[in-house]
Amino acid sequence: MERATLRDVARLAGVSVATASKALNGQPQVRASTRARVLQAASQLAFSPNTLAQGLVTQRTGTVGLLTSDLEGRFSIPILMGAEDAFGTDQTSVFLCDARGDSIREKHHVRALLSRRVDGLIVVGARPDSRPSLGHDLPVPVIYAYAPSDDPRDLSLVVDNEGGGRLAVDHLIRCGRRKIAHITGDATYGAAQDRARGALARLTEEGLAVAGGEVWFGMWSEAWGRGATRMLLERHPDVDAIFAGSDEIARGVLDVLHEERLDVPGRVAVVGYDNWTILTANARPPLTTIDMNLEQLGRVAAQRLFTAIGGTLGSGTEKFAPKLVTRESTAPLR
Amino acid sequence: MERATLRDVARLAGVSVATASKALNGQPQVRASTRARVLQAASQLAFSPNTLAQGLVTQRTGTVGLLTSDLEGRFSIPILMGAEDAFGTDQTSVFLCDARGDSIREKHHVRALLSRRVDGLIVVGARPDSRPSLGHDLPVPVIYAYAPSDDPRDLSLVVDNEGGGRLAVDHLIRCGRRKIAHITGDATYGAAQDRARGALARLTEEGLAVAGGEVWFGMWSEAWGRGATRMLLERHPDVDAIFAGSDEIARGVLDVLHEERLDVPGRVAVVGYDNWTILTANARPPLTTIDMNLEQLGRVAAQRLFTAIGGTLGSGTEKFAPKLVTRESTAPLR
DNA sequence: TTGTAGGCGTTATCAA
DNA sequence: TTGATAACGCCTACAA
Repeated sequence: MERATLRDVARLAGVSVATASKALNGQPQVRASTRARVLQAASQLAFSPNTLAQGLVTQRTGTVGLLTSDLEGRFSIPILMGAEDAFGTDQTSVFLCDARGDSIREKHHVRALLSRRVDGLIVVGARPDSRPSLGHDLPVPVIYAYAPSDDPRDLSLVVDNEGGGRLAVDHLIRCGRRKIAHITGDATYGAAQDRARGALARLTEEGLAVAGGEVWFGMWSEAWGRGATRMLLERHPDVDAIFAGSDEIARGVLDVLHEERLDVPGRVAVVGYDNWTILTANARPPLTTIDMNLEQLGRVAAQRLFTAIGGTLGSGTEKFAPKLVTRESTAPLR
Repeated sequence: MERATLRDVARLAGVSVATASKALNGQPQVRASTRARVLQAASQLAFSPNTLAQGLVTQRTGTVGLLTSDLEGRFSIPILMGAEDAFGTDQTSVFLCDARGDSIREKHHVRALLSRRVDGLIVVGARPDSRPSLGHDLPVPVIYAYAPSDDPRDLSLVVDNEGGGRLAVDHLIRCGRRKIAHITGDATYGAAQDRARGALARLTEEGLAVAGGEVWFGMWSEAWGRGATRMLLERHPDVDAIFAGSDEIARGVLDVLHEERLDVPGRVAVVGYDNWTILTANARPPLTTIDMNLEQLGRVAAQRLFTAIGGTLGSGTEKFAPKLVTRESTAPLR
């Protein structure tokens, strides 16, 4: 199928390309009847403007690059979705690139994206710790999401992990729990530390100490969740709530509680983290968890980028509040 | 940062834009020393060609649209990754669009993509049953991946589900199992039917009937895996292998076998489907499963598209073989 | 081996 | 209210 150009439309409508252009772009200085003729011609020819040509002259492409390192992971996708619907489907298209943790590949992608004249860049890190900045000599605004840039002059949007930890514990306290343990992942993750800090802070406010004597750091796996829970129950059989640092860990926790015939939530309440549906919805019982609200992150990133494309971007790190999603693994103590 | 154009490079190198263009594009009719000067100038100015302008004149953008309906799902991502690395990072960029199962939104995205003059389209369906064709009046080649088009004139690349069912059962037979049951998902899914057909065919070849008397269709959930397994064990306690229609179902199966203290794989072997790492790697024991090889699908889709962009695409449906990934949930019977 | 000039499909600035 | 016309940045005959 040959594509119609504006010239074809103009010719068919019996006007000049200039007029055709104005008519199609809703410019006011066009007689209504002329506009109608042009629109009619355009639809008859199934005209679809060549955005390359538009971009060439307007210096705006209406495209954005999304650079991720975690495509198979669960974090990029919600951010991508949020960004996608903030941009609006016929406004902006998203180039998706996965650097797969390789900085060479990342450089390549950045080059390619700039070469395609994207209007802006969203960089999604693989883990919620800071990552290298792309630098400041780029001709387009850049926003870092999930993982902040290590350069404070950049604008980064991140999840408030401390707030998440606090939120989880707060919910357990409201459920009347007093012996709350925290089993979480790799201690080298800033996110693990932050969540733990938030959890402990909320406990302290309540005059409580963490059950189990300390935060149990380990790995982001079900196996660690199981192992830690067994040890915990052995030493502190009276624990009445467990806050897990991830949904995977929480699944391990639930497994052991189930094996030990400890009723959830009657005897022990459990809260996870991430709201990864495949894990939370299938859990026994379905898992209360912290949702990082990543779609929101993506939406805001898109908005910021959009408003920044003309002018300039802010800088610093903005934190966004996660939210609690309650399911059946928590309930008030009777 | 202002961007350098070819004109700037030419001026700095003391040549005309034509010569600069030839030098940068590796055309032979350029003196080596001139080329060197141009390259030097280009790198000094951090010149990066404007692909919009290139596309305008060459009628090739080096971009491809990936239209999915299943972004949060697990199937688009591997296909996307496969496509991405088949294209090569500096050759082609991918526009990602999620129609979210809405055909209106899909139309919008197609329009937008065509307007951006993508060189081709890959359409990834949400479930492995046939989906509506985008039609034949599109100016670029279209390939359907995972879910075939309902129009046989289109080219579709799909997974051989019957082969997958056969593969799973074959593996169990090789492990010496004779009482093999099949618990699977929603019977309205073609994929469920196909996998079951393959499984039954292989059993029949071996002179075996399916354990449990029939294929147990139900839902794609852990809960169904658990429920079905309980019923199965009640009626047929001597089953020595279970082929689950998905990894989620398999997780449910494993849970019940664990509760019943039936050793896996000593007493009962279990095979899943999908190779969804978060589920298989964390399973007790880690789950043998069928991997649909979706990256391959994506790679091939990309290659076909690439070769088709000049000429024409084939048609019909090509099936691709899944592969068995063995972990600890299966082993030869002692 | 290098340069001149036309054109890719739009938008935008002036005149008419 | 409409229409020439000059960009936008690049490629590619064709001419020198």
